[in-house]
Amino acid sequence: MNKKTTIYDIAKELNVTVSTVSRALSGFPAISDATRQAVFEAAKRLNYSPNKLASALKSGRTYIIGVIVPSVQAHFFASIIHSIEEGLKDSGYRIILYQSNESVASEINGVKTLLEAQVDGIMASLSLETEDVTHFEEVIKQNKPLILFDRVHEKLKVPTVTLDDFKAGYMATQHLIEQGYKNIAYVTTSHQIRIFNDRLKGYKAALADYNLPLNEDNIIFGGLSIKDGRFGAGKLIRSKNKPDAIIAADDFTALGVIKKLKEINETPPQIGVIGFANEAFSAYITPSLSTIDQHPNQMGAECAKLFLSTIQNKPSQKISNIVIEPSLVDRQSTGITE
Amino acid sequence: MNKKTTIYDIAKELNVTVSTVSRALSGFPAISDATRQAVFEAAKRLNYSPNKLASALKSGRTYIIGVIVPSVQAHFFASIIHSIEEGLKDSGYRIILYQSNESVASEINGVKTLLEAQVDGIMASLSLETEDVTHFEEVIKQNKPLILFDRVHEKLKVPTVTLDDFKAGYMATQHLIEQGYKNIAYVTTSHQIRIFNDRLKGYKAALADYNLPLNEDNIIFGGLSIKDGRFGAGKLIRSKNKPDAIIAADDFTALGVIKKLKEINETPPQIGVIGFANEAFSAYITPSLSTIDQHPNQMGAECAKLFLSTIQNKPSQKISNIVIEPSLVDRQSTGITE
DNA sequence: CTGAAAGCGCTAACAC
DNA sequence: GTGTTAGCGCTTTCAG
Repeated sequence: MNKKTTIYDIAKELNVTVSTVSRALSGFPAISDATRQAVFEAAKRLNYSPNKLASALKSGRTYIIGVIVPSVQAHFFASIIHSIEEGLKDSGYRIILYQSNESVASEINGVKTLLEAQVDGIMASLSLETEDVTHFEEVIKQNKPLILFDRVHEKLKVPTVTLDDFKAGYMATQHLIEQGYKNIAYVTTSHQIRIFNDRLKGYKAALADYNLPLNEDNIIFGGLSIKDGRFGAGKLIRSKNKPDAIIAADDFTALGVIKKLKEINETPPQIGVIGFANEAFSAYITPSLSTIDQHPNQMGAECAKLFLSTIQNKPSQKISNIVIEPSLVDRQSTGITE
Repeated sequence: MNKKTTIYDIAKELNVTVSTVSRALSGFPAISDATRQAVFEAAKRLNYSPNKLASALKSGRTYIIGVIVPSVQAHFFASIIHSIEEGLKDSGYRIILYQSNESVASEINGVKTLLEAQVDGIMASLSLETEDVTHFEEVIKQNKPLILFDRVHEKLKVPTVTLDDFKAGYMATQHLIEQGYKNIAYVTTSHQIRIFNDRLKGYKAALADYNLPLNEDNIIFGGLSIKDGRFGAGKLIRSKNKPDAIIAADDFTALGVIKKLKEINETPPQIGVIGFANEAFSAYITPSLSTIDQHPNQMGAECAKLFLSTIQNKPSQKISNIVIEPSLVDRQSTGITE
């Protein structure tokens, strides 16, 4: 088992010092071309591979940034991750992923782990459970960039990238209204996450603007999942004031709603259904699901841009809060049949 | 900006030496309880956070393992990742993700990056493009565990976790035959990836076993995607020997096939369709897609187990090649209508 | 343009 | 049970 070759080996080989090798390798300008050539040639010949750990320990920069998401299994987050990577590619920064699985405990552990790994910054989208965010304060204290996306928290005064969720909720509701639905219900999470509250506010605002009554019994607070969607829909259709359309706070929940409605032969768009996120399956189910696109690729790209600009401009300028415009994806589940 | 506290600060605080602190912190047995208590208390008070980099540099172990997958956007890989994490959780190992995006160049870069980051091992599933695998040899040369899963390569003599893909292909074909289909076509990738070849072999074997003719024109080699599925199906239905069932090498491709068939009003199961992977959407499309479940959770769990046992038992014992049993998920797309 | 040398924060012999 | 000390591999002053 051959010891790994280090810059010392290269130095010895060429009868120069490590500093020269280090400089040559890292593109330091004041190095003769001859030396540089020789160093690169020797590095290659000796099969040298830099130890980034040592470099990071000394320089204080790992060029790794930690990304915390609830789960990569949601297409929405998978897409964001993908475009964060894409946006970081040319900068030399890499990401290391941490999944909170919607648990605060796990999220706290994630922050700790990433910090111990000396990441140069953290991007996070909060778990559903997260209410207290003090565990993120250590990141700020260590003077490392922290960027929140999608699921953010007002207590944390950091750069954010979010959807205009109020507008998203308004848009979904407005679309249903314009399609002729009059008694629109809403299935959402009971967790106090801002984006979901904002969507709900948008819903209420749209009802008000169109002079439609708001019936609090029409709002079901539970979880977000296929199962919860079925459950919520079941509850709604049994109510005395049965709705003619249902908004679900995400596409998984909307899918559950649809499944339930099909079972009772009120297949959408007979009862209208709309979701949020434009998940991978949403276009392919039957009826295809109308939804609000949250533009994850744009979000990821903005996160990357935000990080790079934060890392460069030391002078703590104003904190940017980037807001992405939602857009409506109109499909069968809200297409009034006539 | 307060300098980060190190074990030196704790040592000074308590008038002991760093070695004592280091030992106390890492649970070294021969330390008095009093000292240990004091150290932990001081660590907490001073808001100490260990620098894993320094520790790793010294000890040679980062407790990070690199995972290379084609893309997290496929539910199949997302699930594997999830259960690798799950299986590693109690061991202290963390993973860092690298996506090859089905490109060899990117995969080569991934290996390099991970190695430079001094990961303690690598788990990988090859990109579709990968034919030459010499870039992985460096991992072996560095004496670090390399585990291949799902998309493996015979040139690499390393532990693997795979599906019994021959059986999977056989199973899919057999199912169609038993459902009464007689002229079964196959849409797959032109890339030379073993698992796809094995599935195809299983297909051929099943045809032979049931005395059904093999028509080479019925095998379409192209890409794997919704688009490729449409294309493949289009080609098949225009052929003189139009098939009554189509096997697609993955669920995305199968989805494309279904879309095409619906357009020409030969909605499955009129023409039977089956895929592989049991993707997130497969149960929810219409008709729901029959598929072969590749048990990603089991695969991920086995990868984790394999890694842990490799890391422990230094004596290079026999290389394990774990094979997972596929299972049939029977849904509407193959349910003969009668 | 290149060399010498001091660490980054932690671990692990080796002493006592 | 605790202290001393020599690095891990690299970067980065400060000299020359």
